[in-house]
Amino acid sequence: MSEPQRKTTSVGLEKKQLILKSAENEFDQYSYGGARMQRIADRAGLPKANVHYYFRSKSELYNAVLEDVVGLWNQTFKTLDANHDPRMVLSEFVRMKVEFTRLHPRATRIFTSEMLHGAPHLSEKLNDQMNRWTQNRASVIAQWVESKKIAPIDPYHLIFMIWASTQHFACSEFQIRSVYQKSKLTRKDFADQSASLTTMVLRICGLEP
Amino acid sequence: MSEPQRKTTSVGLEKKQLILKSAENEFDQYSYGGARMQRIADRAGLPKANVHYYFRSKSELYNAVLEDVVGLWNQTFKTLDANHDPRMVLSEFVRMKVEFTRLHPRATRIFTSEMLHGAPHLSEKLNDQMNRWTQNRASVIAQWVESKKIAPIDPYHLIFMIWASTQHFACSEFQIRSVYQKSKLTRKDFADQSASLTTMVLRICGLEP
DNA sequence: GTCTATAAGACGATAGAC
DNA sequence: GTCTATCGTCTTATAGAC
Repeated sequence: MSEPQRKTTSVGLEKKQLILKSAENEFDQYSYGGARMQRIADRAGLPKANVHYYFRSKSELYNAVLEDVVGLWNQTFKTLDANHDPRMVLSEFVRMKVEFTRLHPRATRIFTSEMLHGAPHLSEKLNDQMNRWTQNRASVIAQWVESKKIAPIDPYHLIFMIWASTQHFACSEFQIRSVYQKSKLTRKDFADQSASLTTMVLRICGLEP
Repeated sequence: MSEPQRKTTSVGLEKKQLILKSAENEFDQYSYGGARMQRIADRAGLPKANVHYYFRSKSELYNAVLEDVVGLWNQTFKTLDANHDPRMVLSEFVRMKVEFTRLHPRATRIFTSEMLHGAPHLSEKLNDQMNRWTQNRASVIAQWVESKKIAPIDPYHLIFMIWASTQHFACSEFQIRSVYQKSKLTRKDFADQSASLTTMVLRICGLEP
């Protein structure tokens, strides 16, 4: 908290995190091209030059935000490797993905926005990470289909369906709030979606009683 | 083709359409904030001042593009009002929605981008149109559930699932191409998705043999 | 490390000749 | 209707005092 020797570094890191958080909000609201360094500085309560001290350019700052986003995803989903019961693995995946979207709507939207525009800033490393994850999950599902543990279904389309449906609650939050005539999505709204989506996935896989 | 009297108007309309098409590509690639009037002019092969002659401001041009997008949606889906067999209506809706995404990926992405950023440019009129459509479809599905024509499921979550899954093929096209290791999604990729998604929806509704 | 002041250029929009 | 030249402003980034 107050070690004179490391104070500089520690405060620097805190300030860097503050800027990253402000940038996340700005990029979420305006996309890369519409984001303004001045507004990011204002959100953080800092002079603009201070932002440029920690991040040389807008591009470098955006890349840092994007790495955080993908890092958050990896941190949450790396452990989901079970060769357990399909019913349990699928239910748990849906539950975690909905929860991730609820807790990190901005990260979810920034990643989608990056895809939407053709991923012009996504590094090959991050892209490969995401691809390997998808391919590994798809091969697990394919094995379940082959061994008749679940009903026949295209593994990629099943993954895309779960992915897209959960992202939707963050990416089209405005539309959903508008249809529901609510000013804010509640914890219950997400719990309901989690339950519905689990039911849908289990029925698709022929795993419902 | 060459009637002196109407040539002016006709050419004006054609040029307006050309600018709208160029703007659609620009807004798709860069979002509103990142789009540049100069690039839109370049895409159309016109001087920038000529673009400003037909559309007073960037905002006015974007609104025109957005109206085209929603208009295209209304034009495609207004006829889907059948009180016919659930299996047929649901299959046909999935088929049409996938086809819409395949034929209009840019319109699909621009609409999603508008939602993503909280719909700051969407008029109340267009928003109401979309909401009414969703609510009407949901009430039809709710009636099918009540009369036990389909298995019990939350109508809104089912609609969101279909909507999100189909949008995904345009909005995350980069990610999907990357996973499939393809440089372009083919007609067959969309046909496969259409078949898979139809199967999924019918299983969810308990309508598969 | 922090912050004011400003450079250098890009941007949306328009005036005005044709 | 078209297009060149340009205005005023906004934007990223940095120089340089503290």
